[in-house]
Amino acid sequence: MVASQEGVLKTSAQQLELIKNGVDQIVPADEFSRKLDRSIAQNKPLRVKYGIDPTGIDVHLGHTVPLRKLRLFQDLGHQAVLIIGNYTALVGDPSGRDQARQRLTEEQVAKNALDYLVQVGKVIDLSKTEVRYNGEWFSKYRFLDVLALAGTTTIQRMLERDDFTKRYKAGTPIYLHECLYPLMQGHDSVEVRADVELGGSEQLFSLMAARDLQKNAGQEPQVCLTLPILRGLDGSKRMGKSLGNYIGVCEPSYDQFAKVMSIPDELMREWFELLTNLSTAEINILLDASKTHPLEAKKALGKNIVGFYHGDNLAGEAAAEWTRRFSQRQDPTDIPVVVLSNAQLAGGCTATKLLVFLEFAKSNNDARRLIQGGGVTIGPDKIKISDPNQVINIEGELIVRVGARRVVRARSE
RNA sequence: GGGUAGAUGGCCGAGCGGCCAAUGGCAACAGACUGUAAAUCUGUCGGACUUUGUCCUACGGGGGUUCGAAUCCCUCUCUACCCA
Repeated sequence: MVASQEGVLKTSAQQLELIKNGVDQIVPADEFSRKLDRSIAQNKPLRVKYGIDPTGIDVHLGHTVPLRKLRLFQDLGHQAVLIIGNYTALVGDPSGRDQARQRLTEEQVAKNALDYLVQVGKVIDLSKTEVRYNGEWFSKYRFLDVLALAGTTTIQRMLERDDFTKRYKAGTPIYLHECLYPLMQGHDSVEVRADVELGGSEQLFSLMAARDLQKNAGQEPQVCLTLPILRGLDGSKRMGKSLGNYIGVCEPSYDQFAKVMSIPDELMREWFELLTNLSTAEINILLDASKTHPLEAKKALGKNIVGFYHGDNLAGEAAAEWTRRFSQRQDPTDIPVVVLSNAQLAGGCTATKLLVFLEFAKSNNDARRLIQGGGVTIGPDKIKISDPNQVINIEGELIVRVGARRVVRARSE
């Protein structure tokens, strides 16, 4: 992404145009326009809040959808406020869940928070970001404060939300502390005097909860801006760590590129819209099969995404490497080396054992299946191994391949 | 507190005394095709070995009945639903 230094000079209408791109909802929309107008007229940046709970350590492209929007606000001259929910993480966000989230310990949360910042910094400009931990205020809370916070809403209000309704009907537990979650998140907005809060579309309820709390505190309520949930590599479920269908922002360029290339074609438009800065017109050309071959479109998508995290040079290299490997079916330039001990090679190493030693197979049976399935080749000439008991001679070094993506150089000790 | 139904391989879900390492679906892996996409087709999908076979470990935990149990009995743990 190219940082736009002249951002503050843009008119309100221009800013709105850019901000609206790819968002799910802006609630209430007219309030947002007014806030934006006033911000520009008075040259007073909007305070744009985005909160994350440090519950895991992998920031992936799904998280970057709101983060990129936050970055846009920064580029337009607004003030980003990043809330690290080190206290809310202790509660667990019930949003979009049909089960209670497991709670974390304070130590885990503290460690995760630092990991998060490193990763988040790949998308937003941390030097211009106000980073706040909500433990800053919640750790000082007394029980009476908690009661006051809890007293701002009702069970009926809580049950309005879809996820709780579902759980209520299904008889799965809804814990009281989960009901406090949206209130805590809302109170964060009071503490930082947020003008706008960003979140995923399933967050709308929690984002809206802040408005009442802000009004109670005599503040102007924030505007809630939600963003679509990004679907993962499988093209159906939301991108998430537990589903293993994600691309991490810290992953190596080649891995990121290869993963992008593996997504279903139908997912391309969504990813272009949510993960790149290309205009709708540009995207339409790329996705029109009569103008652009889908493979090329996907490569463009991959280069754009990888380029954002690793720079255009590395993105180009990743693309070239991918083409070499998969279109031209050549071995990768960097083949990992696995050194086999003399003990492992003693008395002649069968093909089966070799695959197990190289961790290509988890058991001898597994290795035999791979060989019998015809997926194992060795050496520069890609000789197919068909006999599981064949003794493989490793003189110095031998390239061993399983399937299209696993390659290793086996080396003797 | 009372009642009922359940707990099977990564997941879902059959089996209800021997022919069960356990039907089927999903996922996964390998092969063909190809744009490493999708779709389709084929094969594999607990472990070990001297592999058209033999042995071991598995159907929530423990115990029992039986020549023989995932299947029957007892018990423990857990889950769901219903009544109070």
